[in-house]
Amino acid sequence: MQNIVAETLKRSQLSVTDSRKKILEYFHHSKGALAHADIERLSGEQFDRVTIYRTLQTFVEKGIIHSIPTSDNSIRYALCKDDCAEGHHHDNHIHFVCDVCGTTFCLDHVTIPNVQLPAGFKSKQTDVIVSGICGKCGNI
Amino acid sequence: MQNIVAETLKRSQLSVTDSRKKILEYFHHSKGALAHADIERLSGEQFDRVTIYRTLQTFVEKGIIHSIPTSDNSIRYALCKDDCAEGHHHDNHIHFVCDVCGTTFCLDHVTIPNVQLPAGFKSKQTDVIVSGICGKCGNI
DNA sequence: TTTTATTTTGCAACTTTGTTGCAAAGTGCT
DNA sequence: AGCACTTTGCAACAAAGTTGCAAAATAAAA
Ligand SMILES: [Mn+2]
Ligand SMILES: [Mn+2]
Ligand SMILES: [Zn+2]
Ligand SMILES: [Zn+2]
Repeated sequence: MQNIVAETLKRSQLSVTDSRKKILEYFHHSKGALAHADIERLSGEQFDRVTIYRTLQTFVEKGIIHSIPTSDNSIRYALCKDDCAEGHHHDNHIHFVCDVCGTTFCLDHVTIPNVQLPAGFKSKQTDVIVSGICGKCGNI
Repeated sequence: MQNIVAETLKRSQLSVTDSRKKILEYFHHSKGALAHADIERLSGEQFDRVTIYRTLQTFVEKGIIHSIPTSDNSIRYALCKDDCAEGHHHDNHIHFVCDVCGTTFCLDHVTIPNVQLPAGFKSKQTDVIVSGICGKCGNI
């Protein structure tokens, strides 16, 4: 795990620092997406709030994580797949937010539906956020 | 216009006040969705910031406007259709954000695609936000 | 390994955004 | 007009995010 994390950073031409390693590990260990507040909670007093902001921003720019829009106006982040690179994301998947446990999942194997836009409108990106009950919470 | 605005408020059992009338008019006059900041700008020093927050919240609760999640983490609001009521929204339409002019449109006549979720997942709501170039900005 | 150059971090100070309690003003009703 | 009730504006606060800069850490060079 230490290895894959350090290698990801190097591949993105980022210096390998404690905060970056730790924050990236949080993403690898987490089932769902993480918000700034989650990381702050997970890391305790270990890093400054500002460092977390800057690290997340850097990771997004480098194509290591992507941000997920949610209806409650709190940005969450999740790991990108390998085909994302600096300044160029290819995260063509939908997101599912569980109303019960609050987890945000990236559903990589669900194809994004093709929406029919009015004449003259050109689509560049389609974000789909489905909310409901996830697999675990439904089986309780 | 004054009439339709006042009647909407009365139908929702809201007292008709200057701020509510004015803010509701902004929505009727606007092509796209409005954020809190837009209304603050439009109204100048006319109302307190807090009043705008509370008015938007009340309008959402009463089913007069609905909120639209955006990827830049700024909530925008747009008028609901007639079938929304207190505590119960029926805004089954997709949203389009123009990358050029920034306008957020409600596309009422585009049907929401049915996404195929993994086994065990149950969908309650589907938000679709398409971004790209709108009709006007494409024809320049 | 030590030195040097570059990058990153933490701190402080600040801005922006959103919330809450409460008295004053406004609205609806008789 | 008078009264009950709701809404507004203000102030004070809390939370979220940004910026500049010196100190610390990392990477590259010697
Ligand atoms: Mn994702
Ligand atoms: Mn809409
Ligand atoms: Zn769940
Ligand atoms: Zn446009």
